[in-house]
Amino acid sequence: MEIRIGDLAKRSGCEVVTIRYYEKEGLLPKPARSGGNFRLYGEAHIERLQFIRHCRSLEMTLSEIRALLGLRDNPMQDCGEVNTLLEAHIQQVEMRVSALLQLKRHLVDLREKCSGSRSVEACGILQGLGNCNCHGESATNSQTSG
Amino acid sequence: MEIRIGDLAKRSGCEVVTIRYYEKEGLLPKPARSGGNFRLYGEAHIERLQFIRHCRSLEMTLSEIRALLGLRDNPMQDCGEVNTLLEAHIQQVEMRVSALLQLKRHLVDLREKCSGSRSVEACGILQGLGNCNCHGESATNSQTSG
DNA sequence: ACTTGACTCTATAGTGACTATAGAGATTTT
DNA sequence: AAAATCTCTATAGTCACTATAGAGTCAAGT
Repeated sequence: MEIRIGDLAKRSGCEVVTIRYYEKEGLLPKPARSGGNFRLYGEAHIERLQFIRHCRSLEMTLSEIRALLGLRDNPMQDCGEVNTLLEAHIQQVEMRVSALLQLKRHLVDLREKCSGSRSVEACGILQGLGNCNCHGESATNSQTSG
Repeated sequence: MEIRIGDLAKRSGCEVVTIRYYEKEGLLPKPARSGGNFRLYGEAHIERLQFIRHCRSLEMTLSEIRALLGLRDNPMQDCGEVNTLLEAHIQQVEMRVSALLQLKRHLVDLREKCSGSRSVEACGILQGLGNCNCHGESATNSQTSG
């Protein structure tokens, strides 16, 4: 059974370009090619891509997924690493949630500051945003943490 | 009082390159220059940059901040737009939090599947990740939504 | 045989909010 | 005067894609 990239896209709920991107990134092995140079995929590719998409839907990064795929490809190894990886990911999500909740409290506080006055000049929100009492980044770090 | 970019960076808790980036993006006006072509900043720049950083610490995008700065620069306008913008931002944060909480439930479910078996082959986590019962993206959309 | 349309190919650039680097010039300190 | 520090511009890289251009492939209809 050989399907082309468009069918694989439909089966995995993933765009064609994204499949090619995963191939370039080494997450999907290079498939066979047809006479006309079209990619031809089999069962193994379909299952692997679905695995990747499931991980992505859990917001794992491609490098986390690469690690999981690596473990999957060497099934004799210890299961502990899989656990460790998942545990770390859960912690990241938890940290992100608590950062966002704190953030939301700030935003809601700020919202209260607008007393319905008419001009922007008098708006407590903008004044609240101007008063910066914290320098060294609050609890909200989202960049380059992977 | 004129300070150079390094001092501004220290006062605002923001990297030098980021300040130049904000200038390029039109968030900070182009400052005066010294004889040696160094940027020279005054009080207004300091305050404006602190405003930007405060907004960023609340995870507003640069385009949201641009809009707020625009309102701030025309103080005779109605305050309503500021409110609207903040309200929209709060909603975004709320949606993100609930998406992440759902995500976390999935991850925790998954963690339970590892019964402490020895080999990766038997690990319920990887098997759980393989069984993809959902195609069309779960509630977790974080890309290109601005 | 020819055309249409849908699909596929490669390569490149863009997204957001920066970060990192190279190579040069300015200023300050020793 | 030399060394260390700061600043300048310009460019490329990050992440996980998305978008575009321009060409080639294939099946169906005329």
